[in-house]
Amino acid sequence: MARQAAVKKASDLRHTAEERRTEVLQAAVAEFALHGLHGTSTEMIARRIGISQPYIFRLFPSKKALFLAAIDQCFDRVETAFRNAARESANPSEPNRHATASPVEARLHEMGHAYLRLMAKRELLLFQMQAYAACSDEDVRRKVKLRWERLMKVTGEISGASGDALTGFFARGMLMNVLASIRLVPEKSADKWGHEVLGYG
Amino acid sequence: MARQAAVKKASDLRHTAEERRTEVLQAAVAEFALHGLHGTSTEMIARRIGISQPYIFRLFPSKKALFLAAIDQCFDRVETAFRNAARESANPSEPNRHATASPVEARLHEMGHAYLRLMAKRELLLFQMQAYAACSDEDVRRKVKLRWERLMKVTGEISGASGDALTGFFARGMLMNVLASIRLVPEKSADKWGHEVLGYG
DNA sequence: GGATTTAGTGAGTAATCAGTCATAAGGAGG
DNA sequence: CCTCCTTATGACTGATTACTCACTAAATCC
Repeated sequence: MARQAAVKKASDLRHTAEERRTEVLQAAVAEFALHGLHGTSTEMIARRIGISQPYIFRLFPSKKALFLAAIDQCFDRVETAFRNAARESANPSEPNRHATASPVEARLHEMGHAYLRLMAKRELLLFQMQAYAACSDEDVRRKVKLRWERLMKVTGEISGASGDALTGFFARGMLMNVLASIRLVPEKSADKWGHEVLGYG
Repeated sequence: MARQAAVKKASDLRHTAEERRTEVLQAAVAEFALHGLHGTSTEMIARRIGISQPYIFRLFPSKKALFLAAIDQCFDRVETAFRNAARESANPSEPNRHATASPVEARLHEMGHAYLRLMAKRELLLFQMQAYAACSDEDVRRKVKLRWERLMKVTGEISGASGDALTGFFARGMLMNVLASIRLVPEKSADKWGHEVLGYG
């Protein structure tokens, strides 16, 4: 029998392990966000990107290690968004937009908007809640605590806010998380609603 | 062989189904709080109160039904605590304590304290987070949403607060939940800390 | 004391899970 | 062509899961 011509399908393409790791991490955030650490099987994550379930364990030593990596990625994205927002606020395209507010308030304002935009995707939002819920696991708790401390420190530094202003900023963010998780939102005015909860009403 | 004298052990006592249901519900809150809906097995719940695992399914139709019942119990306790706090505030033992604050502020203050006392047990606190995390399940989400709406309505009514004051009240409560979940708390001054986050510093 | 109801369990089942391992197969270099 | 490294999978395993069912035994009623 003549050798079958090798048809090149996109799904046949092999990727580098590093590319796959990134894909897996992304899929993991999405699945963990929906079903949590214990409710998500490695099979679900694998299926989402079309690889076999055992290959997950080639790329990550355990399911929990994958979850921990997802936590890091989640906080990284928030931190980056905050930094960018603060930078933008320092160099405003509409210079008079916050003419009446202090620069600290302007930066917090901009960061709040950035957080809203980030959480609008809903994936990070839900994963965040899963991370908090999984904190009975000591490894998870340690990591989340570490990243929170770091996020508060960084946020204080780049915004210049402190004390009550900073606490209030995070408090409103957390309320928004919870209300968005349960979709306790006036659907038709989701945008406006977010701004209100964050105190930009 | 002579009939063995029946030794009456405490563990031999039979309870009514209603008593058992209450016990199971309590145990369920405790276990779900630690490991979540998917991370908790009915075996764990049964062991905690010394009954067989199948008997759980005599008393509740499914694990999820038990989880939903636990959500109701959790919100009931918060609501009751708030009502009692408002009542106490209306009839203060130290009449001059809040002389400078408006009655609305005084009631919110008292309710904040009540929430702190309730969450100090940590069980309800953690279960709350598990309930939010489980909200990808539509039945769970519906119930949590319903109870939140009701809690906000009731809180507004009995405190007299509205708008920003009410939002701020819940926002600080949620921040406290998250920070307490991850134990991002100055251990030696846990009391003072809670008051600070709630804005009673 | 016999009959009926109610509390409670032991033994199982089919499904699912995280993780292992031997091995295939693509691609690069010779 | 062959060799070697890396990507990737199929087949498996032992443990755990929610839930069922046939059954026992304690209380209650007549």
